[in-house]
Amino acid sequence: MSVTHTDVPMTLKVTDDCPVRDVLDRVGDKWSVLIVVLLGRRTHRFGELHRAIEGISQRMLTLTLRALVRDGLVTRTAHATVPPRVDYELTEMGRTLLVPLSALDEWANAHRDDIRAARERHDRGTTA
Amino acid sequence: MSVTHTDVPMTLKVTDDCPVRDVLDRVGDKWSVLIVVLLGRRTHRFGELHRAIEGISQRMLTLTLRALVRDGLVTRTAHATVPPRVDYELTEMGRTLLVPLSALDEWANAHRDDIRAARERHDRGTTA
DNA sequence: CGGGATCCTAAGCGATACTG
DNA sequence: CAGTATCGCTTAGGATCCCG
Repeated sequence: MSVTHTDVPMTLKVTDDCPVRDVLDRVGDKWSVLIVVLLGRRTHRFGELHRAIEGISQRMLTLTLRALVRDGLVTRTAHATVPPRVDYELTEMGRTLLVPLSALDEWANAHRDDIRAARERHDRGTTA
Repeated sequence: MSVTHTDVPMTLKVTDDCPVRDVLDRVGDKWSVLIVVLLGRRTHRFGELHRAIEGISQRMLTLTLRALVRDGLVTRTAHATVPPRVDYELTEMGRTLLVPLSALDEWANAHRDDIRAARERHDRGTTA
């Protein structure tokens, strides 16, 4: 595959208030993507996410979910049962985010080895 | 526009070593995307990037470029002239990254207002 | 069960000064 | 011009304990 300058949309703004950076500021943190992807599969309870993600602290799960809810990407539904039960679900907008994320995922899968190789090549070159 | 679960590729891995997170770890920092996009337009000298980006410190420009070079996304060409001149250019792999980044950019442009609206709605709801 | 509140550390990043 | 080196701040985020 080859990508030339003209293949790439030149609509990307950069200097002043760059939209791409906006998304990354929102979703570029350590856990948001993971949560969005999991919720893309199905609705999850708090504890389910907590167990599914492996490594996330309760605190960060709460904070990240709260931010996602705030931005309208996720809905929070608290059931007044005992013990309490809270369901998190992607909104319509949240689901549309899965599309560009998949593109990124595809790229990652395609080039993961190349990056690793480049990295090792580089590290050998500088250490030697 | 509507996105259902079945519209979205379920190939996204999550729990153990998620490729999407790899990319975001690499390019989710404050400046990488900006640099990649700028280099997507044309080769830039160090100082050109420094002026073009507005707000980046010399230190972070150096560090970010070095990381991009290490991962094989950018090439560094130092000309042995005086004063010195160093050119940075996207590699072939670096250019392919512009494609998923554009997808993300498109999404950002499409939903930027929605997010802002959701955020304000939410903030009013919690403050009130 | 689903959080909140608090404390603490490590990383990210900017500012500044110096160099080949 | 294109960096390097050092410092210091600010933030992200983990750990722990508490609570309805």
